[in-house]
Amino acid sequence: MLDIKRIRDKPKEVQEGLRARGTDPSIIHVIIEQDRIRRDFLQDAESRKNERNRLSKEIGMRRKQGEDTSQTQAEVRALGQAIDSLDAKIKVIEQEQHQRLLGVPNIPAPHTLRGKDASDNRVARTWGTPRNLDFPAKTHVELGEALGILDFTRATRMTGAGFPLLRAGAAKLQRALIQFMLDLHIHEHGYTELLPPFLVNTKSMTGTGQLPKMQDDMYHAQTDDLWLIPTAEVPVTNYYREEIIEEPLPIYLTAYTPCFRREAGAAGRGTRGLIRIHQFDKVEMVKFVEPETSYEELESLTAQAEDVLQRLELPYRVLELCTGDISFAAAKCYDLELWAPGQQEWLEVSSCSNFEDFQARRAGIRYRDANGKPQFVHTLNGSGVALPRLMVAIMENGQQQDGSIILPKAIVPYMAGQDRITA
RNA sequence: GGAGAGGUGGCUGAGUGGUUUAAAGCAGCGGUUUGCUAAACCGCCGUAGUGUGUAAAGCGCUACCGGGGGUUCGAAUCCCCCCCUCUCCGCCA
Repeated sequence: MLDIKRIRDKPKEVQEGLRARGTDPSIIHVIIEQDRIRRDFLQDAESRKNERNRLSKEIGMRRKQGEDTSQTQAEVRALGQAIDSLDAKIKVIEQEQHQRLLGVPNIPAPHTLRGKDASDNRVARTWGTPRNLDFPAKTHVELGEALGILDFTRATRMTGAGFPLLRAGAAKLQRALIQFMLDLHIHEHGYTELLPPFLVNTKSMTGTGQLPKMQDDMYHAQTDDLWLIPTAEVPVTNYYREEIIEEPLPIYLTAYTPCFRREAGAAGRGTRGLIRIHQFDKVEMVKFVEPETSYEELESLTAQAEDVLQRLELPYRVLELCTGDISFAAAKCYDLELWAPGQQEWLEVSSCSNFEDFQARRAGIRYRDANGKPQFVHTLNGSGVALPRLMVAIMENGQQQDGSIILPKAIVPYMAGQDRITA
């Protein structure tokens, strides 16, 4: 959520920021006008409350001395009715204003690459060289079904399209990868592990920015009004919701969770296999930092996600997203993409974002600055990394002519010594 | 799920309709005294909104005692609904 004071004081800057990401900035005029009206009403109501407080106190004193105060009481009663009516108006304006503000996306950072859509993103760097196969590359679907480790048919029968079913070597590999990534972040990158709830309430979902905008993409448990998390970002960032953090910053948290996304509107679009599914596992990294350091922290966060891919010896590239392609809550963002020789495409496995104070303001996450004054923290998060596409890359990059898969050396200790998946 | 007890500032804890701007203590910050520490003493010490300042500071006002609503001239205090915590019972992986 944007600071109303920022909108009030620097409307040009805010409108330019919205235009840069392709959002119609006309709402800003409405917000500023409503803010002016709200403050007019507010001043009126508050001066009347001041009067009421003064007179009520006077009534109390005069009654103690046995005086008749019915005249003043009637006066204050009328005053009270005027206040009620003003308060009601203010409440409506504030609720409308709040809803408007929740719908306004974050302003891109000044140094975020300008551009209108994904085609304007820039490849910041690439790492590793895609392997040259001397046989026709198979997709992970072909490999997985032949090896009996991916079963889309049964998954569809037990649940429906777009849900994964891993078996034997694939199930074991995915579990090993989770363990490997968590260990890396905990022991070498300084993170503390959380194992959070997988369902959260509406406030948490709003705090990180999924609601109200992305409501149709979420699974909702109606009876209890709880939401299945679309990413660990939600519970982990909300760890400090409505708190003033007393521990020293920065704070690094990591968590493995399953993620649930309805992917409404994406049906039928490249949905075969593990590339886009309704349920997937992910290891997530979340940072709470002081505003001055958040862009350095974004670089190190991205490097930590890259570390996962480098240790697994998988070729990848880093995309710097342009203003037209960054997500709703982000001010700047890098995507990590793995090369998949079977798919013949780059697969996004991580998105590392700096949200500045956008989420902190929605969720009420603050710290005390050097003067002891509460300030909003900056929050960042990045996948470290998403499992299904990582599985795809490992399978397609490690495939042999006989259809078996040679695993990255780094994961072998986590596989109880197994270095290859065979039929 | 049932019954009971609770929810007041960073913490402890008073306050059952009106000089309460929420007592007091602890912790914290600043100061006096002191060779240093401790003690003692003095002062400061919540959050948000809004007004006035170029701004910072300051000053004023409003709101906030788990959340929401109600009664009243006036609510931490009385009434209703909800949430959460604790204890016991039931159920249960």
